[in-house]
Amino acid sequence: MFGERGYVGGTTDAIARAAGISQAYVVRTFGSKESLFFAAGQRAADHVEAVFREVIEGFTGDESADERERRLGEAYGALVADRGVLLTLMHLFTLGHDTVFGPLARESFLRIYEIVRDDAHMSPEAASLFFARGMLINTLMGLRMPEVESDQPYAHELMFFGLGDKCHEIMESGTYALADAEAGRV
Amino acid sequence: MFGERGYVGGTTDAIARAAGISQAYVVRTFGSKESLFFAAGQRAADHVEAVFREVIEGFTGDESADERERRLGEAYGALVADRGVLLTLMHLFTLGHDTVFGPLARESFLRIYEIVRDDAHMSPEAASLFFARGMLINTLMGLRMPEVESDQPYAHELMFFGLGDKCHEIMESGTYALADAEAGRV
DNA sequence: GTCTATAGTTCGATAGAC
DNA sequence: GTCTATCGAACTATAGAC
Repeated sequence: MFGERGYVGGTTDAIARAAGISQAYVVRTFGSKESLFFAAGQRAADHVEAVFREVIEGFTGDESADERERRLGEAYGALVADRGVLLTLMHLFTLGHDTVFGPLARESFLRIYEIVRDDAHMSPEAASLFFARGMLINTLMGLRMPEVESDQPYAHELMFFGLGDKCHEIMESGTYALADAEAGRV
Repeated sequence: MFGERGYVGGTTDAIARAAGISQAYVVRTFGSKESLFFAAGQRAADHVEAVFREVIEGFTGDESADERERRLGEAYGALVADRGVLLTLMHLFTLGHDTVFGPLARESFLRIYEIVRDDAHMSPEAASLFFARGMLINTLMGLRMPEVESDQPYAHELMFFGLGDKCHEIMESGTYALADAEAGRV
């Protein structure tokens, strides 16, 4: 829900309805909406971190730089299937001005960047380009570009260069159904 | 204000205070908050489009592909000085699910992409990479990464590869002061 | 652990004066 | 054109029952 509507727009009522519980219980369980979003942001960043660490642990040490980047990119593409993770992070990354979420947002972003730089041993050029592609993918998800892709040649082109030749497979594996079904306004 | 807080978070009251007018007058002038954000999103996209068109009109026709990309990138870097434009667009791009703002968001994004592809004659690879870098810059703005950049070597690295050797000059030319001063919560 | 009911606040929009 | 005042809806959080 936060991935779809952001922090302010993701009401505890909509979250409760999606979870099939009462609004009061959502607040009571997490203490406040702020704590809930903080936990959701942390969880999303932890998930991306874990996925990257798993890929890196699979390295033998004699992969080329291109091969390391390819494998991390493939893992990121797989994350697209769960829209919520990447879109929640994207919303967190717009909260740099916030005294509570700003520090979490910057720490989360830099923590993952450090893993790519230090553990995956990617060069500054390669790492920044890797993150740039990731942010483009996030943006295309937020735009729901995959849904209109068939009508727009350039939309397809962007998805293709973001996700490679598996873009159709990846896109069709994910869905926004939960957020759509439970939210008032589609 | 919308660039800082997004559509839902940017209240008409905060907008009114920043503009030095009454909340009722904001709503009355634009009809509704929805119309106001729609106009703000259109204006931001129009501005980016106009900046790119101006750069392209300056082409003589015998620039290299790298040179065309360099000049467009420089123009985008200059846009960073006015945080509001790029951050408002970034928030618009998270509203793909919305029946009103979703079409506007996709049209705005693709309109600018078409200009880069067709008028600036950039290849699919170069254009998608150019947009990827742009989305990374937007994200770093949203994170307010420039403000902590001096403490974090990797934050500096990201800014540098996003904006080039002019990153300090560009960053210092912009400010979030307006949104900070007028909004309740900093 | 989970609910209903509701208090208290904030927000967008309207009414009406000047 | 612009304001003050205010209404009704939506939202977070709390109280209290089971």
